[in-house]
Amino acid sequence: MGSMDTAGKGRTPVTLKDLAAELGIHSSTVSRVLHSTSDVARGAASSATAERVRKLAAERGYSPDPQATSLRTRRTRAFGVIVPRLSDIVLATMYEGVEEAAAASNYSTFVMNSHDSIDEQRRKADIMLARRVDGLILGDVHAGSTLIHDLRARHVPFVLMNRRHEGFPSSTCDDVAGGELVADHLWDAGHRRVAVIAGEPYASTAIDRTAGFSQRWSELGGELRKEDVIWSRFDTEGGKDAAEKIIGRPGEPPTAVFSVNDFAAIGAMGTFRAHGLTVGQDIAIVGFNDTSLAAQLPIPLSSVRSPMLDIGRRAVEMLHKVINGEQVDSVRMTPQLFVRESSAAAFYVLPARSIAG
Amino acid sequence: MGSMDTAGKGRTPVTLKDLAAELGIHSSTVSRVLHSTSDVARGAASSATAERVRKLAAERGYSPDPQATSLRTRRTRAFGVIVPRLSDIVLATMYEGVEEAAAASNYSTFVMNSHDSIDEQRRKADIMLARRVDGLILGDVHAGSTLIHDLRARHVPFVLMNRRHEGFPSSTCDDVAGGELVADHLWDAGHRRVAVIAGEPYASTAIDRTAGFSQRWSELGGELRKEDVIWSRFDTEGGKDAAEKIIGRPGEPPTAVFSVNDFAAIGAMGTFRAHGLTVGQDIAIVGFNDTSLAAQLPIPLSSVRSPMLDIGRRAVEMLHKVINGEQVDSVRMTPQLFVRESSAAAFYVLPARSIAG
DNA sequence: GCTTGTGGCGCAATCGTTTGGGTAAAATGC
DNA sequence: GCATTTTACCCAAACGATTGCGCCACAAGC
Repeated sequence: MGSMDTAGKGRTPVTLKDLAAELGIHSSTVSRVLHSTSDVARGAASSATAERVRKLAAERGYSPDPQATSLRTRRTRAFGVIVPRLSDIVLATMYEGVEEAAAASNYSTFVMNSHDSIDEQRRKADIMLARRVDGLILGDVHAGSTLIHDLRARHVPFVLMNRRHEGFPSSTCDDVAGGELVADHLWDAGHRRVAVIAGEPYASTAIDRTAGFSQRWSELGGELRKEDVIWSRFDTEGGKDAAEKIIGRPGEPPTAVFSVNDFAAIGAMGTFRAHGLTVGQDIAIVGFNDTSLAAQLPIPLSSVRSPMLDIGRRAVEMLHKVINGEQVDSVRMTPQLFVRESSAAAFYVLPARSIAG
Repeated sequence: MGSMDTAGKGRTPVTLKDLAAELGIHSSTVSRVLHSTSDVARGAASSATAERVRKLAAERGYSPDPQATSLRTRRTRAFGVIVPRLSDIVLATMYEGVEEAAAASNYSTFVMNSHDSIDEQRRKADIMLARRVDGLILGDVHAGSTLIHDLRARHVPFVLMNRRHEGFPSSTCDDVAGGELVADHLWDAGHRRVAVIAGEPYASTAIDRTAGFSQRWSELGGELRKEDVIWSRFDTEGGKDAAEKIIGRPGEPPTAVFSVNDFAAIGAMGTFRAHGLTVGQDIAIVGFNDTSLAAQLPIPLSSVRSPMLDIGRRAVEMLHKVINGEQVDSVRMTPQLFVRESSAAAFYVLPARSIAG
């Protein structure tokens, strides 16, 4: 906290050699004292010397030059993080978890946006590797990615976050389970005609959530045709477009819609309303991620909460292990459904169940 | 793009010395050829040699070790960026502009969240300076900040972004003008009883938007009492709480509300609706920033658009100048009001104007 | 009294670049 | 043909930290 006051007003930071000169000992001794945990420091210097060193270092506000350290040790204590876009609150939140966990272990992070473009992913990865980061966290892996195979071939330590990929360690939400939660909920509420706003087909999040929903829906006895699944972008615009398609097609409109992303859900809500449908009344809708917005919307949005901060924190933990050469398993965190006004009402009265109102 | 293929499968990157050895020349010559722009390179090597060097460097996928370079040159080609939180879409978007502009000039950026805490701001700044960044971009400066004075005393190059502070260069939206736009709009629509959800009192964005609104409102002949201005958090929760206060107090409720932040506006919309008010009908509301959500909400939200990407880009430009010792002036970018359903209707019919419907 | 240990430290190489100062040879000037 | 400049390089010293090795002094063991 107070380190700024003591860091010295001069522009040139104090070095090991400065400390050594002032103490009349060699810089290597200073290094050993400061660098090693106290048990290793034994043998390097007498406890009296060690004390003097530590005292002066604190006084002068010494902090080792990371560039010099990296040059010597070949490790930068920095991770690279690549996400589709930080303006997507989901990724931004995961990144907060990453930053927090990295900082806790004295690592720094570079983060870059790939805009979900294959070329940019590769370019940004190159930039980060040119910076000699110790490892990468990829939050934007595509289903058919070749990049991750290349990285593995080059022995670059990395883990996946947010989206998973068979054969690579990842920290994600259990998206299949999330989809299942929604299927159960909508089925129980009496819905039988549903549609899915499925997201981008190259993202495992979209694929898994949709698959979980559709599989469980079949198990429950429901029918979900190919044309009931609309692949779309993850933002409000994408949800709007998808909703237009759902409304615009021939036949009875669905009574419920599952959107694999809150923002797409919000876009869809706008469209439905524009078509005279009251969300939560004429049509139910459920989102995913339980963004802080969902509960606060004019019509509160039902949503599946994924533990975004934990996903980020866990990714860092895993990357540390990968760097240490340990075997790591992918982790899928359990989601939780929050039912709100947008899908709370029972809709479609079934003869067998005879739900009133 | 293809650099990854050529970067060599080996784990140890190729160095200047490697190239020099293979070419039978000295590494300093290689450095000069590769490092200097072609005009400076003249004098360092014959054009034939230069050609051979460049060709081999490309073949071997040489990329200079940034740590070694930094150690020698004392510059890291990295900026530190501190924001309240990246999960705030406004700051995340500005950061996208920062990253883009920094990358264009071959700089990298570290970004950290301060959660708008004074202690964390200082701590994060310390971490970044320990990393020896070439400069800082602060997106979270508080009105009475002492940190920025300390930084200046230490001759740390930095600029402000998003929020401004007298006496320091900043890249912001012209928030005063933004507030004025809203005042004009609401006055013209016939509103006379209004309230402001003002945001955090330590943020210049909040202060300026509120001041611009309130000043113009007086000029127009309106009355805005102290209790009509509710200071609050910038998120949906904050907007919700503020709206509760507005509704809950004695006397006639306002017919229009200006929220200095879209998310707070969304929270307020929820509250109003919960109290049986139809936004856009019974009560008008205008937000700020024109987040991508605003236009897509079930009831599209009027909002003042601020050029967030440009603010970020410009901050980088300014920081470059500061580092070069040039004099830089603060820049305030012009905002633009987008009127949508949430405030489109004329409300309060004035005798003098006789607005119908 | 001699070896053997060991605590406490110094020496110097090293990481990969950059850069001021050389120095031969070639080119130019007159 | 000789002095001078230019070309095209090389040398070596940094930058700041880490780390294997070595050395000296003192203590302990026998």
